[in-house]
Amino acid sequence: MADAPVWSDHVQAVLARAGLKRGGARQRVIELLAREPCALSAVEIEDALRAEGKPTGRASIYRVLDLLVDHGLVERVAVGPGQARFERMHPSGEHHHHLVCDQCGRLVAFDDPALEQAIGDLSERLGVRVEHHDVVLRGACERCE
Amino acid sequence: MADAPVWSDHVQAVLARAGLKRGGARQRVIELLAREPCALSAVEIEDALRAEGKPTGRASIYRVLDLLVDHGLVERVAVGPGQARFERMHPSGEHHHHLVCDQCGRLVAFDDPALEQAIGDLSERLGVRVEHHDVVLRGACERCE
DNA sequence: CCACAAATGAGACTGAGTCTCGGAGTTATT
DNA sequence: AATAACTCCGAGACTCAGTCTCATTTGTGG
Ligand SMILES: [Zn+2]
Ligand SMILES: [Zn+2]
Ligand SMILES: [Zn+2]
Ligand SMILES: [Zn+2]
Repeated sequence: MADAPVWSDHVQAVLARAGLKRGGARQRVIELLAREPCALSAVEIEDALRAEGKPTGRASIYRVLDLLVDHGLVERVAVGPGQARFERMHPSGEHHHHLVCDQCGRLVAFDDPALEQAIGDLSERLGVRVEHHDVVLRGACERCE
Repeated sequence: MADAPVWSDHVQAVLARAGLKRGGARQRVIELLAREPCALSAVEIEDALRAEGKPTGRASIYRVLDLLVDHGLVERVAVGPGQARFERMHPSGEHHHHLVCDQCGRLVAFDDPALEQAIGDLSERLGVRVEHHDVVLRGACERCE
């Protein structure tokens, strides 16, 4: 996970540039996400922080996540109904998508240039400005097949 | 909307083949979805049915939607966090995806062969079985741009 | 028509996410 | 270091889509 510190620094830089003060809750959520390569739910974040002896208010967690999403630092992944997930987003635009296994619920990350290409082309074809795209596949993962 | 009756008939056929009895609530939900070309939320369905003088229990609506999704007759569209949407699904596999306008919230439907192709190829490349794919774009629609 | 299973609906319940507001933490200025 | 002006934080009440239960109704095969 050699890139985690880079992301962390980038986050600090963006937030500082935005004129925001620092704070404990925000710091804790950022550190946790920096450590985690794939999507966490808000509840998992709350539990993880409590488990490592850093209990953090739910309102703060959602506030921080919203802030990070607004600044393009974190992506909100709608992996299914009922619970949003969050994962760090690289400034380079580098990202991946997910397959959710219907059997075991496991998340499998993947990326695919052809898919990105097709989505990129759509913007023009539809005459709209596409800011963001969510792609979630459902099926059976390697292990469950 | 020349194809709406066809979908309706297909639904009836599939459910009859599955040995299910008919019932008022199910009939009402199917008729409403047959009339509607794009994604409705469960709450919108509940309200629409009440508005046309056919109030229907919430539990029944969710039951019917689950049943239709299980039989591949309706697609659950996760257009955002907090509220699932449902739209009819054609037996031919013909379908579309959506762009959600960040400004006005409007849904824009589109389809794209290159996108479908890319997703189809993924199945093999990843070594998984892909049953279903959700693609949601976010941005500004033609009207809001 | 009858018996029985399937379908329905009122309303209690769950749980992710939001909101509020008083108090704690941060920073610029002196 | 003290002050002041701000931002950030968190406990817990609240909202609301979605689930569950169970008594009642309805559809259907015989
Ligand atoms: Zn991921
Ligand atoms: Zn992508
Ligand atoms: Zn649609
Ligand atoms: Zn598709």
